[in-house]
Order: sequence, then structure tokens, then C-alpha cells
Amino acid sequence: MKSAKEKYHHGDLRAALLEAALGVLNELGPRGLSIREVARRAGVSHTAPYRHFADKDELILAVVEQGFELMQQTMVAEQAAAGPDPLAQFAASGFAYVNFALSHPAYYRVMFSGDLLSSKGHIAFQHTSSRAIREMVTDIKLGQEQGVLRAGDPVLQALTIWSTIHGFVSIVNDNRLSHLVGEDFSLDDIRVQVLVMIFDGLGVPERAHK
Amino acid sequence: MKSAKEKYHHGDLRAALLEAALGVLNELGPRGLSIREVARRAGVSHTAPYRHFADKDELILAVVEQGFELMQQTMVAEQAAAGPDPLAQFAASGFAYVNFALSHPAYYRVMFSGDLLSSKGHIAFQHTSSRAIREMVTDIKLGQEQGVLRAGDPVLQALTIWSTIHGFVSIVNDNRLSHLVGEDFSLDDIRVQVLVMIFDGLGVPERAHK
DNA sequence: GACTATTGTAGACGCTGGAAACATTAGCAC
DNA sequence: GTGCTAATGTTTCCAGCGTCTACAATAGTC
Repeated sequence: MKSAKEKYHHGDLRAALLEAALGVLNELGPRGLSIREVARRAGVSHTAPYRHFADKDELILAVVEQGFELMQQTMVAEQAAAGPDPLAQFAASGFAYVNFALSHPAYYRVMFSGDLLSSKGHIAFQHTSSRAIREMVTDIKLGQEQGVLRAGDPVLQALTIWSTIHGFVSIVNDNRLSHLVGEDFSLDDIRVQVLVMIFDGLGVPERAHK
Repeated sequence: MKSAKEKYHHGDLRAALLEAALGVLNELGPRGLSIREVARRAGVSHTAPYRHFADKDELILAVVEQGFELMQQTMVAEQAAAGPDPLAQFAASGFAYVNFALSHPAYYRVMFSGDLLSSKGHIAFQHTSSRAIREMVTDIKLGQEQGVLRAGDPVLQALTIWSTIHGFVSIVNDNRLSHLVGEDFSLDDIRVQVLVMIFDGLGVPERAHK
């Protein structure tokens, strides 16, 4: 009996291609991502991917969706593990976002850059993160009703928090802090302190962090 | 006499190529940026650009540097025009940053994405924004000494503010707010209110905005 | 076991980034 | 001016890319 790799039909080529694509992004960077290289790593001909993805855009968008799926899962899990306090839950979910972004930079970059896509693919791309912010707005409203989050327009608050977190992980992932790190700060210091600054601003003043 | 465009020697091909590159980014997006297309628009052969840029990375990096130059100029100008109050100056400079990013999305994207570069080009890329944050830290220190900015580690404060601003303009430029805009908010509303949230948090409490 | 849809391959096209060899011109010494 | 040289632009060529079309192998179904 032949090994699975030598069979004419791969078995689950789609998943193998997505995994290979992520590997390419990690090792060769976005510029090195080509359908042909991905096919090579999966051990199939350079046109085989077209049986699973209409074009390069669709392959990339599938990686993006898988990334959001994965991030969503870890955020939900961390939120559930944070105990009963709504503010703690909210913060845990935010920490999970940051941790995902910093420990899976290739995923995060492709999820939010869009530069890899053609102008056509960009339209589908814009909707990939809309679910995330809507859930955040819901969480904030809940926290405000329970009196643990500062009052104010929840949409604007969510946008501000998301902006800060997204900006921070983008800056770190693009290595733009290399000239800061090492002298007075380690990356871990910076990460913790910035997160504290963000979430300190969230609670109602009477409940300020100890 | 021939028109300038028909001469064998272009005159200032380097600048023409940079301008063409920006045009391509605006019209065709990052994926459409090719040396050959840029050369075509400048009316030269597809290898002429190699007399001015060693490779595609260098062309892109030149656009990036030109973008930072331009942004820097408008920020300095706005800061100077803001009057004597250091907090107002600081805010004016921040507003200029946001306005530049939102009115020159192609510039801003290429300045901060890096996805267009090969892994080699990324190293040079990481240093392009270091000057900006250092100047911001200096400004914050000054504001603190004069008692108009909240106390705290200026590096962490600068990083947090920069994160929020960078994240915000990135989110807006990537059209990720399309599902928010239109119902309750216009983009202008959002922009103004988010900026107010950011800079409200900066002043010392006694000087809070009226 | 034959039929058909699914999934893979082979080869071609025009595009790309880039190297090499060549052509034209500007600037300068005289 | 004439001639030399460096700078700048062109031509030609190559391999790699995304994607199309035609073909081959297999899996599932009757």
C-alpha cells in the first residue's frame, strides 16, 4: 500500500495548502507567497490548488478566515476562564487578542494587511473583521449596564480600544520598537504596561486598579 | 527642439518614477505595483529604473522615505501654527498625523505595511519611523516639565498614543468601518470624537477640556 | 463493472524582476 | 570646437509567476 503522500488523490489538499501557505508566510514573508511555492510544499502540481481556490485571492482569504476563526476561539476560551467579573472577562479577551497577534505574527499580518490581495479581493476582505467589533460593542454595553465600565458611547469606546490594541501589535510585529527595546525596556515590560494603560482607562474610577 | 519628454535623457527620472509609483499605488493598489508599470508611466524602458534603484525594494523604500518626509513637514507646520500652548501644539501635531494618513492613504499604507518588501528590504524599513517616535517622546517630556501633560513614563505614553492613532487610521484606511458609517455616524464624526478621546486623556486633570 | 463527477497533471500564455550587453548623451579636458 | 569618460537609457534574454485549456487518474454510484 502506498503512503498517503504518494496517492494521486491527496485526501485533504485544501487544508494542506492552507498550512503550507502559512508556512511560506512565516519563512519567506508575504512577498514569497506564491501559489506555485505553496503547491510545491504540498507536493502537488502547480495547478492543483485551482481545484480548491478560484485564484490567489481566494487562497489568501481562506487563510484570513482561518486566522479569525482561531483568534476568536482563543478569545472566547480566555474570556470564559477569567471568572465572573465582567471587567476581568473583558480584559482577558483583550489580552488574548494581543497574545494571539504577537505569537502568530504571520496570521495577524495577513488578516489585517490586505496588501497581498488584488483590488477585487479587497471587497470580501473588508467584512472579515466586522463580527469582532460588533461583539466588542456588545460586551462594552453589558459592562456599562452592570456599572463596571465607564459611561460613554460604546461604539466609540470599542473603536478607540481596538485602535490602540491593533496599532500596538502592528507596531510591535513590524519591529518598529527595536531601537527602544534593550536599553530601558524589554518587550514584555512594554506589552504589560501598555495593556495596563489601556484597560486602566476602562473601569469606572471608583473601581480603579489596586 | 524636442519636448522634454522625448529626450533620450529624461532629466529627473528618479522623481518621475517615484511619482509614477505613487500613482500606481493609488490606482491599481499594492499588488499592481510593478517596476515595469512604473517605467511605462514614466515613458521609459522597463530597465531604466535600475539606473536609479538597485531593485524593487529600493524603489519602494524611496517612496516610503518621501512619505515620511512629507508627513514630517506638515506636522511641523501645523505644530508651529498652533500658537504658544504646548498641549495645543502637541494635539495639532497629532491631528496633522491623522489628516496626512487619511488624505494620503497610499502613502501611509506603503509607509507602514512593509508587505511589499522582500525580507531583505524589511531591515532598512524598520528604521524609517524611529525618528518620529523619538521626537514625540521629546515633546511629551517637555510638556510634562511645563506641567501641561499628565505625569508618567514618556516612552510608554508616546507608544500608547502612537498605537491608538496608528491603529485608528489603519482601520479607517482599510475600510473596516464601512458597516458602522452611515447609520449613526459619519466618518468625520468618528474621527473627531476618537481624537478628542485620545487627547483628552493627555492633559493634567486640572486643565481638563471645557 | 460501467458511468460520471471530482481531483490531479501537463503544457502554454503573457506578465513579472532582474542580469548582461549595447547605445546615447552630458560633462569636461584640451 | 574634438575626443574621452561616466552617466543614463535600451535591447535582449532568463527564470518564476498567475492562470487558462486540455488531458489523466481516481472515487462514488447505479
